[in-house]
Amino acid sequence: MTKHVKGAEALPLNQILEGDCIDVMNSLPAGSVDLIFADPPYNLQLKGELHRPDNSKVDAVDDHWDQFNSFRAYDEFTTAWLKAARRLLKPNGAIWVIGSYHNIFRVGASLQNEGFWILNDVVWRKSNPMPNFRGKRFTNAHETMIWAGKDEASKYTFNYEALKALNEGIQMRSDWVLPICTGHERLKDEQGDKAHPTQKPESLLHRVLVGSTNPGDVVLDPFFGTGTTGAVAKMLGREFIGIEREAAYRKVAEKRIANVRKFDKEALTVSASKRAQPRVPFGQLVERGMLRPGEELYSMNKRHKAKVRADGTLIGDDIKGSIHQVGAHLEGAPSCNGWTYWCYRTEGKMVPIDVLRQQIRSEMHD
Amino acid sequence: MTKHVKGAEALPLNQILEGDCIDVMNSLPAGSVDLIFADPPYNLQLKGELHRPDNSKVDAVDDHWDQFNSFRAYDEFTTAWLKAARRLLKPNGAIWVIGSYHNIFRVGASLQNEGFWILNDVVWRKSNPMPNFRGKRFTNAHETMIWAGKDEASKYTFNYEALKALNEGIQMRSDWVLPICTGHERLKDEQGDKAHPTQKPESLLHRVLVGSTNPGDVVLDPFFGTGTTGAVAKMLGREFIGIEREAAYRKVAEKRIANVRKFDKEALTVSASKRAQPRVPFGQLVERGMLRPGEELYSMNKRHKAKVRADGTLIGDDIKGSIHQVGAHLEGAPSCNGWTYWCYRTEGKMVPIDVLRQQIRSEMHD
DNA sequence: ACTCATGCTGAATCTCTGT
DNA sequence: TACAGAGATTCAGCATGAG
Repeated sequence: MTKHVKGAEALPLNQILEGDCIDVMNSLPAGSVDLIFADPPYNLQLKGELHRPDNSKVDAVDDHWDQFNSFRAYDEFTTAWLKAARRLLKPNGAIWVIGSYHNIFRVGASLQNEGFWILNDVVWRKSNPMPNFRGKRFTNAHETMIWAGKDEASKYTFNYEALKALNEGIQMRSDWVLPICTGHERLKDEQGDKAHPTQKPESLLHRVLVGSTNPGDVVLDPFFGTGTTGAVAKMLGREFIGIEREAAYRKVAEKRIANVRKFDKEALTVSASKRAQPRVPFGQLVERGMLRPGEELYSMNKRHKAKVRADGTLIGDDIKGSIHQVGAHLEGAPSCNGWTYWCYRTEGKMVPIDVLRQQIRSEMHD
Repeated sequence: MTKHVKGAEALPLNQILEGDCIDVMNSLPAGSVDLIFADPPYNLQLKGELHRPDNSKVDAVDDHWDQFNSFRAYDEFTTAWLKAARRLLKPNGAIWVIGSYHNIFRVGASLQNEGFWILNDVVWRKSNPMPNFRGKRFTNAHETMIWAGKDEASKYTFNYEALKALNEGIQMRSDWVLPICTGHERLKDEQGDKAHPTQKPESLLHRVLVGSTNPGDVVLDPFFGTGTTGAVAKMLGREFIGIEREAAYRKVAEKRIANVRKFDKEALTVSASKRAQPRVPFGQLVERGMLRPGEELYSMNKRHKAKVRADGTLIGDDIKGSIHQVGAHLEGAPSCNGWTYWCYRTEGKMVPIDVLRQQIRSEMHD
C-alpha cells in the first residue's frame, strides 16, 4: 500500500492509493490516464458514501420523497466522481462503468450530462447467475457496462482485430457470455468468507483491456476493491492505478497482485489492424517496377479495365485518377478500395494488387 | 381508426386512437389500465450517411419523430409521457419501456424519478443484428427493456410458471434471445418498402404479455406504430388501446389487426425449439484463464507445437492465426478442427482442448 | 423437387490524415 | 478548421433465380 503522491508531476503507477476516490483523483495530474474502469457502489442506504455536499437533514417525509432524495444524493455522488474522472482522462481516453438496474440508468444519464460520448452499452450475460428464489421476477442474469469516450471527438482505442480473433473470426458483439467469479479465483478473507461482495471475474477485465487499451497504457480504477483491474492489467502489460478506501480490500489486493505474473511479450502481441500498418502509395509499385506504365489492370468482377500511368494514376475509358477514384467511378459507388478492387495478370492468373503492397510491407520489416 | 372518447366513463378498447399520446392519455380515465408497453423514439442523433462494405447505403432512421434538439428536450418529453402513463395505470399496474443506449438511461432515470419501481431490466439479445460496418465499435446486438411497477407497493402480475414453461422448464432469465423482425412478419407499404422503420417482433411482445398480463387485461401502447402490441394482445385474448399520431401507421395497423385471429387455447402452448450446441470461441478459454497467454499447445501427433496469445490466436514457428488455421498450415491440410487437433499439458498428461470447451458448454446449461 | 449462388437488408450516434 | 483524398469495413436470414 502506498500513499498517493501530492503534486502533479509524478504518476503513481502500479500502486493502490488510499482514500476517497474523488479526493485522490483530484490530486493526480489532469489528462494523464488512458482508460478508467469503474465499478461504483450502488447501495442507496449508505449515505455516508454518497458525498452530499450539504449535510442537510431531510425532514420526516413519505417514502416517495425519501426515495427521490436518495436518488438525488446518488446522482450528486455520481456526478462528482465522473467529473473528477473525466479531468484525469487524456483527450483520447475512455471510460467503462459497470452497474445493474439499480444504478446504471442514473450513471448513464450522468455520463451523457457530463459530456462523455457513449460508444456502446455492453451486457455481461452471466452463464451461472443466482436464481430468483421467490419466483417473483426474472432471474437477474446480467449486468450492464457502459463504454464511453471522453467526448464526441475522442479517438478512442478499439482493437477490432484482436476482439474479432477472440471471438473466432466474428466481430465481437455487445453481449458477452462469461461466468461469475467463483472457485479458486474468488478471494477469501482470513475467516474463509468471500473477501469482497462483488468481485468481478478476470475474464471480463481481460476482454475490456485487450479491446480498449494498448500495452503500456495507464488504467485507473477508482473503486479498486480487491483489485481485479490491477491484476489483469499487470498480466497484460498495462500500468494501473488503484484507489480504495477500505484497508481490508487494499490488503487483499496488494497480495493478489504481487502474485500475478506478466505474460510473455510474444503472447501479448495481438492481431493488428490494417490501419496500423505503414502506408504504401500505389506509385511505389510503378517506381519499383512491380507494375509497368502502360500495363493493364482488371477489376475484380472483370467488367472494367484501366491502364497504369508513370505517375501512379490510372486511366480508363473516360476517367483518370487514383486507383480508388477510378474504381469508384466505374462502379458508380461512393468509394472504393482500389487495393482490393484491381488485379494484374501474372503467369496467366489474375492477382489483386494488394499482394504487391504486402510484399513491400514485409520488406519494410526486415 | 376511431376518434378517442372524451369523458372518463368509457374505455375505448381495441381501437387505435389518433393524436399526440400525452393529450390522448390525459383524456382517458385514471387508474384504468393493467399494462403499458412503450416503444418511444430513441433520439438516435445520426449525422452522415453510412455505407456497407459493398457500398450499399444503410436505410437510416431519420424520421422527423426521432428528432430532439437536446438531452433536455428529450428528458422533458420523457417525463411528460411517463406522468400521463402513470396516471392511467391501476394501482397494481406495470409498464415496459424499450430503448437503446441512446435513450434508455434517460428513460430509466425518469422512471425512477416519477416513482415507478423497477422490477427488472431485460435485454433483448438479437440473434441477427446489423453488424458494425466500419469496425469501430462492438456490434450493437441488443436492446434494453425496463419493466417497472407503478410504485414500490404494486402487486404486479408475473406468470412465473408460464414463462418457465416457455423456457423448457428453466426459470426465465433477464436476457432473451430473439430474432429481429424480418421476412413475412415485416409489414410493407404499397410501394413494397418497410411500412415502419422499427417494427418489433411479435415474439418479443408475446413473451411480455404472457409474462406480465392475464387474459382480459387492458394493455395500452402510446407509441403504437404498426401495431405489434395490438396484434399480439388480440391473439392472446388481451384488450388493447393504441395511440398513434401518423395516419399511415394507423392504417397499416388497422388492417393487420383485423386479420389476426385469437389463438385457440391449445395453440398457446408453444412448441419447444431444439437448442443447438452453443458456439464457444477459443478466445474464451484464454479470457477465463483455462489457458494462459504464452502457454504451449501440442498437436495430437506431437509433431508440432504453438503458443497461445492474449487474443485467442496461436503463434507457431512461421505462422499465426486461429487454432484451425495454424493446425491446417502445419499439416499442409486444407482445413483442420483445432478443437480436436490441439492438446494442452496438465498434471503431466496431454489433454485435448475440446475438453475445456465441453466444460464451458456444461456451465452454460446451468 | 432440391441445391447452390447471388443479392438485399436490419433503431447505427460507424475514419483518418495532410493541407 | 474545413476540405479532399486515401483506404478500411459485414453477419444472419430470407428472397430470387439458375442449374
